[in-house]
Amino acid sequence: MAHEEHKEIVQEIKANMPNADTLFELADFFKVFGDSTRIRIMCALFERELSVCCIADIVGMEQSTVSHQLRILRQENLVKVRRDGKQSYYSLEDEHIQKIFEMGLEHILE
Amino acid sequence: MAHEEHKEIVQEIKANMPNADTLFELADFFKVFGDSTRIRIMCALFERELSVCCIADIVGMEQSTVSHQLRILRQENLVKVRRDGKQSYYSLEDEHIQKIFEMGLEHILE
DNA sequence: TGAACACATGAACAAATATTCATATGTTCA
DNA sequence: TGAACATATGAATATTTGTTCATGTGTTCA
Repeated sequence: MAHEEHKEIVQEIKANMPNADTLFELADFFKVFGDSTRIRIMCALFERELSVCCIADIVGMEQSTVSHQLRILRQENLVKVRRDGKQSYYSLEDEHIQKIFEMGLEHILE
Repeated sequence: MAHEEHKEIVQEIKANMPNADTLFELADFFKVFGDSTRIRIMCALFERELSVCCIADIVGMEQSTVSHQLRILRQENLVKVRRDGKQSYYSLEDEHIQKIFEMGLEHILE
């Protein structure tokens, strides 16, 4: 490849790329899906809202581990909480999540 | 919540969850999207196939860094390579990627 | 053939991350 | 109020991960 042609291509692609900050945010967003504990938590929440101790039972991990991970999910607006007495009930924030999930499944099941 | 009711819920959800192995694979798949360098590489490849050195120029990182990341993308079947003389041209493997990308963008731009 | 180039890869290091333990916060109910 | 329970959080640790440097592999062309 000629050097000049190379430069042109690089310039053109750079110009069409989304804002760098946006791409960093996007990576942070997908990072949340990149852990099996969080994936399992989200998967459990597809069915219904659940308390923290239920989730801990389902994924077979410590309550504190689950609390930490739920905080991460909250920070990225993937889940919301509802307090009811002593318990906190978590549920999914929106339906993008399930779609992203399904697309991932489609890919790996090919 | 009564203890017995808790158990029932846990059992039911567990029964409906996908295979644990599948969820681990899914997490590994999304892990690939969870790094800004890889996101930027994929984003560049939306436009057209590119050589390694072009990609390195576009994302502003070392050639070896890009090669390492491309290997990870290859391992998860997200990109494919074509050799042409001294250069390797990378391109996206399928169109799931762009859809997943767009859904992520929709989420963070809300 | 051998020099020059493009790319791939192993080792080393630094930074980020997940988990656990211990403990703090907040709620209920006797 | 205080004991019991559910959840949240800080600190410590082990592991994973991304980047770089140095070098290996494969290709072209003089």
